[in-house]
Amino acid sequence: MDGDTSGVEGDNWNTDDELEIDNFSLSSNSSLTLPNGEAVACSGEASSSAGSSNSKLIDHFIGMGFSEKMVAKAIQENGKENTDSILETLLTYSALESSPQGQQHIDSDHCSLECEGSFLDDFSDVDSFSDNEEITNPVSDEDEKLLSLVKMGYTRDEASIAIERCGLDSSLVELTDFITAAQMAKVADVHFPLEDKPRPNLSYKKRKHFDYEMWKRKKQRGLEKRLLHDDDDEIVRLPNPMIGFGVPNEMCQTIHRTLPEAAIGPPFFYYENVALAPKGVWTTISRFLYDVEPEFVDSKYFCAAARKRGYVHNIPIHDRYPLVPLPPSTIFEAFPLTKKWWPSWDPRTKLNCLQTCVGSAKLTERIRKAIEDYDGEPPLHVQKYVLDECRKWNLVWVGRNKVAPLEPDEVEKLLGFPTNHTRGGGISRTDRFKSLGNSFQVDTVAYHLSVLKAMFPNGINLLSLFSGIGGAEVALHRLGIPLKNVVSVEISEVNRNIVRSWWEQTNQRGNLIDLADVQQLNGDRLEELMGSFGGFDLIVGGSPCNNLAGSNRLHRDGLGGKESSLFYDYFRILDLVKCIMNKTQ
DNA sequence: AGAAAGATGAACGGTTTG
DNA sequence: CAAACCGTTCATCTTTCT
Repeated sequence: MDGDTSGVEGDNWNTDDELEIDNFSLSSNSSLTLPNGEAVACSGEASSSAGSSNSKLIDHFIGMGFSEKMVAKAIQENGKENTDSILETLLTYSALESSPQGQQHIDSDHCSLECEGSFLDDFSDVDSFSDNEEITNPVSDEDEKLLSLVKMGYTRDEASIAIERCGLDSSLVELTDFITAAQMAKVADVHFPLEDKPRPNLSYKKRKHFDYEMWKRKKQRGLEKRLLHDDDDEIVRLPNPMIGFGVPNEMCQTIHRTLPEAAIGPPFFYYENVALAPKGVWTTISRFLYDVEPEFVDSKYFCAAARKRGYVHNIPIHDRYPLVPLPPSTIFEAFPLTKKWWPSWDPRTKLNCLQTCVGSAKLTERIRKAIEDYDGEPPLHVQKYVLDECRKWNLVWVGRNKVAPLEPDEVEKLLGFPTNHTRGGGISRTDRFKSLGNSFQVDTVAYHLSVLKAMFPNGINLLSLFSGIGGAEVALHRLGIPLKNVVSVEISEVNRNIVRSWWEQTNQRGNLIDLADVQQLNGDRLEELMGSFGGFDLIVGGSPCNNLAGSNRLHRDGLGGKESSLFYDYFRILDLVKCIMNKTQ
């Protein structure tokens, strides 16, 4: 993993690499220009030409390193709404452009030909774009190199590590070589961390690596699977019933699965997000996470509330066992007092997904008014109104004609947390609902993690990203798996306090390190942390679902969304840890 | 008292799936 | 067609600070 470029991928990589490095060094004194000749200084603010509501979108993709013309074409073909398919289209364009033989392949086996030929004539400006790409205003020698690398799309961390390792007087070619080698040599199937939109500097060159990889996979999959017909590539299908590889007391269990080579640990990883994400999201997530097939599970098979989630992990799936005591499995078991008031025409036995907001008092009052005139048996249209509202807001019956939202401690119970886990410490009721609504269902996660107990009798070192209120930590603790060193990264101070408080109250023997921002967690810091206790055994994370969740009416923007794009940081960090751990072995 | 910060409530569709 | 969905934003009320 030193300066050697010999990639495991074979000729394509070498050729591509050299080509790019050559391009770069040749062009390293010009300035970055767009096809229209406009010079671009640093980040994001490219192209102000479009002027419409599209311009922000266009800027977004230009910031990712695509040419303006390509972006315009992709938007035209996909419509400006579907950013995911725009991205896919752009990736396809770039993949085609990056490999000479790509065109033929796509021609021969790509099913959707509607755009073929319409974009092949765009490559000239792509070339001019990438050829002219460069850096302006270097400062000191080290800064200059750092800046150059960052502009090429590498992270600051990657850049500084490379400078540190190769020495200050190494050439840019050597430095890029080092970084690419570090990332490629390890596993054939690993592609570059795609920094996505929060970092608008991702260069076209670097993107080409990534795209080519993406295209290759796509092609492979396409050959295997789809002889059917249509457009969208392998869309991940949700299982029905949603029991993943198996849940307790259910007949059909998957006994065995074969993980892709690149996915096999160490470390173990466990990623979570909402199952009902926009189309294509889980395909992307799975592709990034080493092509591991997601496990979709509804927590209604574990507790009295639904929670449809997808989990991508490389943890063995045999010999799982549930947490004891088993949580109540119906509303009546969970809240016996409701039985007395539950009308016969409300057929619910399970609650719907526990979300971040709860029904208001005014709503429960409207419902009371709507049914109090009828003696226990309202007309059907009133029943429907009440039931719809009850299902939407997860209301339960707490008195005659009286419904109410759950209390925070009741939500804690349903989700498998200790009572009052989120209470106190200056945390408001609203914030409790919010934190709980964003959390894991502990019994579900614990079931998946249970097989680790036998494998780590002395405990584990855990990296917990987007920890929230510590669902993973609580699950492991309840499984009786000792927590040796826990690095917990969570942006919300309130949540960090909750985890810290839980940590102290449960008399943990281990060491809890909490950090605020995943984006600040770089290679240096990771090496430092891992060096002190010898690497992580497990990396857990449920990245923000804000832009994926169905309840979001305003910004359901997919994985490219403001918060949900932090998924790429999960991948980045996971990949870094894998890299570091392979290196030190 | 008045400003500032915090908490609460209500209105706000659309995508995806069976 | 029904049913479900780890949500956002703004107005208003409440509490705290000066």
